[in-house]
Amino acid sequence: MDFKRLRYFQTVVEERAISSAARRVPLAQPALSRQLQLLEEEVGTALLTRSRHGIRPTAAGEAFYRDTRRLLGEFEQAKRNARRIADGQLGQLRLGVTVMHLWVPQITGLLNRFRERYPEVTLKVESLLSGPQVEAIRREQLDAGMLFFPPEDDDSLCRHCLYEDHLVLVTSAASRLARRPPQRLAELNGEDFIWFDRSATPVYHDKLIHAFQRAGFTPHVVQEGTDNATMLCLVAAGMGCTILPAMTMAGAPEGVVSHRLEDLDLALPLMLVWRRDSGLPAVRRLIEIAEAEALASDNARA
Amino acid sequence: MDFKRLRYFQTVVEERAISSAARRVPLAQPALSRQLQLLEEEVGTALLTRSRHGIRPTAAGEAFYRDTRRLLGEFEQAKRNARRIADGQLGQLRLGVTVMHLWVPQITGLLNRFRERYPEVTLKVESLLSGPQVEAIRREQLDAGMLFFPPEDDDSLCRHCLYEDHLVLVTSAASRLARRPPQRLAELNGEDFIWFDRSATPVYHDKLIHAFQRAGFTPHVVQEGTDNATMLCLVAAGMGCTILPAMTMAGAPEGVVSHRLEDLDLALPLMLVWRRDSGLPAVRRLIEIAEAEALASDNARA
DNA sequence: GGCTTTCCATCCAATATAGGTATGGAAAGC
DNA sequence: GCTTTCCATACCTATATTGGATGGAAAGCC
Repeated sequence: MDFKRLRYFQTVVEERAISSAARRVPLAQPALSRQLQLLEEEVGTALLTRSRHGIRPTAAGEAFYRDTRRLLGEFEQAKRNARRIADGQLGQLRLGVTVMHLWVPQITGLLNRFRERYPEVTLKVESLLSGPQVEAIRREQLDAGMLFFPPEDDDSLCRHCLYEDHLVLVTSAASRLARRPPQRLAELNGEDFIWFDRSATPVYHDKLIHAFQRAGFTPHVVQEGTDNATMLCLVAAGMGCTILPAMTMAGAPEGVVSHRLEDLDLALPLMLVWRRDSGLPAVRRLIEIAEAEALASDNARA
Repeated sequence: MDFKRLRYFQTVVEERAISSAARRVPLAQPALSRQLQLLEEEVGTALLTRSRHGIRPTAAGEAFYRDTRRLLGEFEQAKRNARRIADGQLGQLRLGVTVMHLWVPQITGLLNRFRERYPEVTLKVESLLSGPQVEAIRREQLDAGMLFFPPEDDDSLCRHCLYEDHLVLVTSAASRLARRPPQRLAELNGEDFIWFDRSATPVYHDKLIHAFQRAGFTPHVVQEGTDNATMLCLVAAGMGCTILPAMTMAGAPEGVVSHRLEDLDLALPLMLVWRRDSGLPAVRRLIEIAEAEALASDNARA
């Protein structure tokens, strides 16, 4: 059964005649006549009453006309939707983001820009740490994730750097360290540190510890915090200092300041990661916007 | 675009492989491969990602799969519905009935039986006099009508006799006529008659007047009633006697009686009338039930 | 009443489309 | 390294669609 037959039938019903419908289709009249017979045979009942004056649909034919008209429209819609999904204009994007980055204006701005630009792509943001994001992407529970330090040996994953971040020393504004900012890590030997649990983000944790060890000491941890917001509050309360990605400072409370250290040069690229075989065009669209944003901020800086 | 292509595509998505889908369809693998290419070309975007391990739908393909699965189901439904309409199992039947007959148990029984037997045929009953019913049928505002004396010269209309009715004299139970029931029309000369307006049902009116004229007199009309129910009430009130179809007595109030007259032999067939070219099977179904009812009542009588 | 026109249906030939066979390449399992 | 299992391409055949010619039946028009 070809869709053509349904269109032929519809034209005949609209024209109330086979011969004039044949001119409109266009098709030779006997061919159209034959196609209508085949259609009726396939449906299993008469749909048209033939007469000298022309054609009238039977009651069954009228209902079938309405139904197939609607169906053909919906089919066209289905094709259009498929194309729009393939173009990244429609569908959904399940995106992992760390809680920390949901506080960062660059990131929220990016997401908002995406929502504005592609309103018909349902953006489902889930906040997860880097490791669980990678897992969720592999299990196809996420389409993409914004995270630090994706596994480098896995070429089933694609990566794209969204922002180059770096680490900063965070202290209370009222502290001794704030009054005389240190230049190098070694100057922090003996300071009280707010730290975080290794289990959640082992790669990041280990790289950071390694940086301290190169400076010749291990930080003296007086307090652990589960997330960046908590750690900032603890710093503000004067419990000690900490090391955080610079971006995090965007959402910092009053009373904390950050300082760049010469030898704390751990590159901290925020990566967008997705499955190579997902081929989800909406991911591509997100990158496009991120690049446009980066460009815009570069311009603003220049 | 053939519906087959959509089924091929669906099978491939379900089997997650072209070759195993080809076995299921069944089709040779290259043919199926080709059909998928043609489908993607027609839709205008890739729907499947090919790999050595098999086939996975793209995001567009998944959406297209869902859409076309639904559409194919609905198409089958449309075909089924067309067949059921053609079989008189589904659809609607706009039926004209005179007000008078809506009081008659045989008629309401017939309609109820029809509703029970064909619950998916929406029965739209409209109460109209005989003449307006014929007009409405011609204008295709009614599919069929139950009426007296359809035009006999119009072969665009089909007729079927539902019930053979006859006329009876109706009097008050307390009246002189009821105590000594007349046998012939002539005996009614000089009686007070309740009558009805000619304009609504001229054919019936004229036939009735004609019957009186053959009996040698014109009825002495003391009161006019617009419908049978009113006329029965006027008779019950003792204002006079009247002539009505016997069926009407089914809904008569207390205090009226009917009498058969020898020479009031005007045949009064209640006809089901419909357009010859409507070919609505539901009409046929209604006749079937009417005939079954008539048979049943014949049996009951015997 | 005959002639023309306008319907739709049937028959047959041409052609477009779908499907089968043969084959190739690439990856994975033994 | 061989076999198996994928999918794609090339080519050919069978089937189905289409066009052309023709016919019949009814309606409009001299």
